[in-house]
Amino acid sequence: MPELPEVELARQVLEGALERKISAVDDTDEYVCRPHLPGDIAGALTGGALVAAHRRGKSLWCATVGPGGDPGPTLGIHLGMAGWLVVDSPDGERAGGEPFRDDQPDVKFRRFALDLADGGYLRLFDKRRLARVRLEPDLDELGPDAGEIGPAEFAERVGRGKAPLKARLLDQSVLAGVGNLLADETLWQARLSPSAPAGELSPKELDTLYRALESSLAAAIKHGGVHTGEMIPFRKAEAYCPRCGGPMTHGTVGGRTTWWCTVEQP
DNA sequence: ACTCGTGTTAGCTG
DNA sequence: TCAGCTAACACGAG
Repeated sequence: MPELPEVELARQVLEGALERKISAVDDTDEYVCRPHLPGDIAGALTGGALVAAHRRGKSLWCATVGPGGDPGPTLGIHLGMAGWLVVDSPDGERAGGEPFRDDQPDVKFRRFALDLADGGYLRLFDKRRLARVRLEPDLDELGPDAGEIGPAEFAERVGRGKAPLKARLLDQSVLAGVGNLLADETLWQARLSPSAPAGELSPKELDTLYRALESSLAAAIKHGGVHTGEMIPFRKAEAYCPRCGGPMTHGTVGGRTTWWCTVEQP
């Protein structure tokens, strides 16, 4: 579910947990916390505090301090396909929650938790269990954030190779933050075929794509997520392009379900 | 009962 | 060596 816009919201949720003493850590989900063993993360964080919340693409990480205020290990969080964060603040307000749902998260989906000394908490929920929590995450392979890259670097990184353009956009080492829905939305906005070889795009097409990405991102951040894209509601059978009325079709591109307009994105 | 999947990655192939 | 592709991951949703 989460792409860059949702993860940015999650980062803001995380900020609510900063500078609050950690009294206990539940790191017992061995799959979510792998390769750490239960107790590893707890031992590293208990008594300390998160002090900064960062994001690049879909990856989150927190700087921490130990009990004495000395620098602690970095805590990495990736929400995977279906994770979400909840932080309970001292004033009783709760931030975060499963996107587009109001019901209380089921405790059986709780995969990681920090108890805070002031009585609050940070919790990670994930139905699919594909979220990841780890100490000292390796961020070296991550490309520049899709929201911060400039047009020249975008063209240089994306406009190369024989892979389908969509696969290039989804490659987090090329560009960090674009997921399946945002990729389809961006390609549709740019009127470009998802399966065109990335390296064969003209400079003009790459510029169009760059501007489509930035505007799609801005719209998604403004509206709280990628589900609000103009084309997204048409990702279903018997759909027609909301712009030209031509038939939408779908298939697999870059290993992911892909929708495109048969008229404008041939 | 059975298939699909909004993200990542190990492992295979040409 | 490496770009590119596929299957696997866990498990809920349809």
